[in-house]
Amino acid sequence: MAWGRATAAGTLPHVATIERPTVEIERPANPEHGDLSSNLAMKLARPCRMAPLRIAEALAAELAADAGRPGSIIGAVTVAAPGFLNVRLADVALADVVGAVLAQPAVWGHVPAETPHRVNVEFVSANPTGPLHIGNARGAFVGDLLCRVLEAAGHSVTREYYFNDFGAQVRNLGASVVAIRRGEPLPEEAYRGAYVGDLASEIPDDVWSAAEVAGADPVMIVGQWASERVRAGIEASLAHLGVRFDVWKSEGSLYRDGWVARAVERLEAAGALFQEDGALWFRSTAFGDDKNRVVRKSNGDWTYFGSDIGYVVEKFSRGFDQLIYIWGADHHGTVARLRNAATAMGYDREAVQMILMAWVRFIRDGVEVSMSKRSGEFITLDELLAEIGVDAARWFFAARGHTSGIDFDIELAKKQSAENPVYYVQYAHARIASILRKAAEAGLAPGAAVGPAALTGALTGAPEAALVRALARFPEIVEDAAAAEETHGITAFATELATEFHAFYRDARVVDPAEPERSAARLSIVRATQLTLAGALGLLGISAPEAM
RNA sequence: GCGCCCGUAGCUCAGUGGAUAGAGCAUCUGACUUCGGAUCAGAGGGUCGGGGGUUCGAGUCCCUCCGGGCGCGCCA
Repeated sequence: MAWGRATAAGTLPHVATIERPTVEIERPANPEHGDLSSNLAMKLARPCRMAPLRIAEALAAELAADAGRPGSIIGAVTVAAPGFLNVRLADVALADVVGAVLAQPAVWGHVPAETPHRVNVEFVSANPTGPLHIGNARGAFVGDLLCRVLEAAGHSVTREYYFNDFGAQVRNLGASVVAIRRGEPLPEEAYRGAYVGDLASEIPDDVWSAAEVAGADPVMIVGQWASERVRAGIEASLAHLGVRFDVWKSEGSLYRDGWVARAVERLEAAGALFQEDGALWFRSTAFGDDKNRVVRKSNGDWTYFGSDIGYVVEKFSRGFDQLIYIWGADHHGTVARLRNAATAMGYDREAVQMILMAWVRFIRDGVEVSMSKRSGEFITLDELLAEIGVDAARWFFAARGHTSGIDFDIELAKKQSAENPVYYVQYAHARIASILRKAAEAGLAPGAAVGPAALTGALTGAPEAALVRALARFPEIVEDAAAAEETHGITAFATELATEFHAFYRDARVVDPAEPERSAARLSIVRATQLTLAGALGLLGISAPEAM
């Protein structure tokens, strides 16, 4: 706007549309540079053939005129070398933020999406052949955190768990359980964890008698029972983490319900399939893959890839417009083929997205802990959570990007969980709760009796302004997190806000019966801070305690 | 060999092409007898793996080399 007026007024030369840079506004790292800043003048220097500093001054003059008008959110405008345009927000704008938080706490931090999506997020998806172990932890947390952020950003999200309920692994589990039940030696490929013995002793009578009927397939019957039993255990473990799935999808159902056949039809119609050596192949190289991929083996069995393409069709048939897969780094070889198949079937390639997580190496006493279900040497997720706690574990994974490998030293994590920054944030929340209780005893309360004028007055003091400036960033933090599909921005924000609050607490007496008006204003700000902390913690699935 | 990811403070990690590269932990020095000291104030600690390039500006983009992880089955 200011740019347009400056051009119209002749202070800036006209710039051809094609040369116009996009207007970028960002939040400066250094608070002395104001609340918002723009590099527009530097971008305009070349097309305008003017020194960036002079352009910035022209734009600043126009913005300063705005600042004079009543109700303007612009407080002050300054120019800094080599041509930054810095804007400080007016107190009124900050008071509005506090008012908005207090008026509608439930929606604070929820930002409407420009185009809301129906998103399917599939994660964990460990086969139910044993309890979840700590190697599954990252996927569970990263997936759930992503879902929470997407929901806050206005999208509708379905959490989905995909599991194999037939085939070799289930037979294997069945064979292991049957062997123990019968007191026979374990087969070569058996699962050997203690849970297998537990399963053997828990087989219900009706299942066991069905398995022993002449001509029955005891391994499959017991395997399917055991697999469902294990799956239910996994569901319970995830519930302890605060992760709840909307859909549990069995791989077998994709065949029974014809989804794989439909996928093959689509690929056939697109001319993307061919026969060779008795197998059915997808021509993935036509889409840039380095080799073609088998869909159905020469022995007639479908590959995992076959299941995967059927699943894509099934998911889109439910009306999703975005599919997100949370996979381990070892799956990156399968990304291209699945996206290629989706493209070939006529879906938008960009709507099929994989998030690959780097590996977590678990270390105990300097030695990497093996994670083999076959050998039974693994640490379960339940055991880990019992040691370090859900809040600390959630924070640990939320605060890190998923692209970096992590060495997770179990002893160190136990020791450090006591120093986890999550407690710093929770402490700030609890401390505010305590202040509000004290205020209530003194007959003081936030909000109600305080008009915008009182708030504005309070904000002219430095401690209030700094705190409100900090909490006002929350919606933009959520927006950024959703766009980046990362949550460490939220942990960083929560830590900064807690720091800002502790500084405020040091400098500003909140509960002071001698000054009821100022107390009420400060209580409003403190209450808004508490709601913001609770909102940020809630986004991470972490509790916000009233007392610690 | 080819492909993807990673390399930032002693440690664990942030850092959508912008201003003096940040935070927590660890280390060191301090703090008001009033609202919770799980707090606060301050200090030390960096050739952003090396080298080129792109531009007003590079930890960020491009090339290359070094180091690490992971993949390259009609396995699951």
